Amino acid sequence: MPLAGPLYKDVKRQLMEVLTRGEWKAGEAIPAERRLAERYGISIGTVRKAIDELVGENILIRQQGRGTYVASHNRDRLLFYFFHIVPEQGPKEYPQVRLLSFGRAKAERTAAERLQIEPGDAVLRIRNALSLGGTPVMIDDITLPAARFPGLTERRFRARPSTIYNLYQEAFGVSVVRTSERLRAVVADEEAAALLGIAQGAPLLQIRRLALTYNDAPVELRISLVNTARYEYFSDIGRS
Amino acid sequence: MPLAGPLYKDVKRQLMEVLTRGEWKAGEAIPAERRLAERYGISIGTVRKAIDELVGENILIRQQGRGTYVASHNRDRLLFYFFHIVPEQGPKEYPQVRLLSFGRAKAERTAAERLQIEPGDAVLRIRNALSLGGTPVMIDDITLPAARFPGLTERRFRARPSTIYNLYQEAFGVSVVRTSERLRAVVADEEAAALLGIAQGAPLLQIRRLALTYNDAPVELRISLVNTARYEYFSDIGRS
DNA sequence: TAGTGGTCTAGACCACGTG
DNA sequence: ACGTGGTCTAGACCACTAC
Repeated sequence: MPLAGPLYKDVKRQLMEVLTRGEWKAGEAIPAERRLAERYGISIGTVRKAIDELVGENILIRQQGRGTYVASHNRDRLLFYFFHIVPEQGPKEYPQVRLLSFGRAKAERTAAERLQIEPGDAVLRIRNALSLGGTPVMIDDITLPAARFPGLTERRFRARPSTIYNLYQEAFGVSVVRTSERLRAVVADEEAAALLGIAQGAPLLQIRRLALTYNDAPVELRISLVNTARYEYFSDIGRS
Repeated sequence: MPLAGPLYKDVKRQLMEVLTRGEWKAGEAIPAERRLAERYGISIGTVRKAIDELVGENILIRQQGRGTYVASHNRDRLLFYFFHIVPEQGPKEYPQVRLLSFGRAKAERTAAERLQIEPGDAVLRIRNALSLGGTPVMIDDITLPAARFPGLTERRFRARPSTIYNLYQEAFGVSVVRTSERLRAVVADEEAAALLGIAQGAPLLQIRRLALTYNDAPVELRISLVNTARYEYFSDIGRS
């Protein structure tokens, strides 16, 4: 088979394949660069270039002297990469999650489109209230394609030992790699106002997040409502 | 002088210095990699690694077969990197800017802190209304440290041939490299409501943006109010 | 001490854009 | 044809981690 593009892109693709197959699990080290170079019969610099890109995409993590590891979802990573709500002043806080409801439903047209499934396909709907500094600040409405999360039950969701994304990864092999978010200002309806302890009609920040795994495949749709009276959404583009 | 870290970091620093001095101007090509390697008496791979980082920070732009160029601000770059308001559906649009007011003032305490100047230092205050698809969608309140923009007048601001950031770069050598933004939901006051043609008390998206140049030095503070009825803020983190 | 990733070299050749 | 950035090699040595 002829090689289309650069060699290192091909190596990257092969590494991704092994990762997708789950052969190297989250948190584990992948083989040393020298070993990979031998295995593929190429120069170490080419292996490094392939790994460089995967590191840049937060799929692998290099640690000098130790090895290269498959990125795993823990609290720190959540806070750093995926949780964008910060106090007006002071350090970031980790949110406390309280489950409000858990159920099954059929996908609406727009949700199906975003998740790249068919309208009417089974989805899981999860609703959480997130608290920061002890007070509820945010309501999350999660929609999951049921096919990707077989056997996910309310009990299992409740019993997760760490973050939600960690559950996806550990229990279903679904690694969220990046997200894309759309924001707008809305007014609180009766339900949201009650849950957040604010007046009906108060302004709320609505976040529509699509979470993606390898190859930009969508795996979760999440609509959040945030009370930005004391917290804000922080976006740092092109950080070095 | 002893070399502290890696050689390529030092090369990067030297390249940044030349850029900061304005020796290589925006839009121009920098010397070829082979020439730089000769000049510094190092290997070409090391030069490439230094340039790699500057490219990753959107300071330089590589073009195979042509050369490596100093990133310059034009409409396309604005739209792609710095303008995050998109239609609910359909392609991104370029905003039409209308100047509402232009004046001088003394820096407030919080603004001074963010801009890393002293309270009371001279600042320029510029207010614009931005339209998308023919209707006003956004109000921008810009605060500039006057010291960085000597001789910027209302006429000069009005006469700019391209984007605002292009003006900063071409006329004052201030290259905005990245921004950091904080968002919240607020309600429209009387003035904003009138300018945006909406009801007083309607929800608006407030964006507090700090624009940074080389070495993360702040150069502009901008507070925007966005009517997100038909448009949204789009944030794509960690795109490859 | 052994093994890992990080840096650096000196070159060859390829792909692309321009004249 | 020439000059540019892009890829790839084969190796040396350094910096760090773990034992």
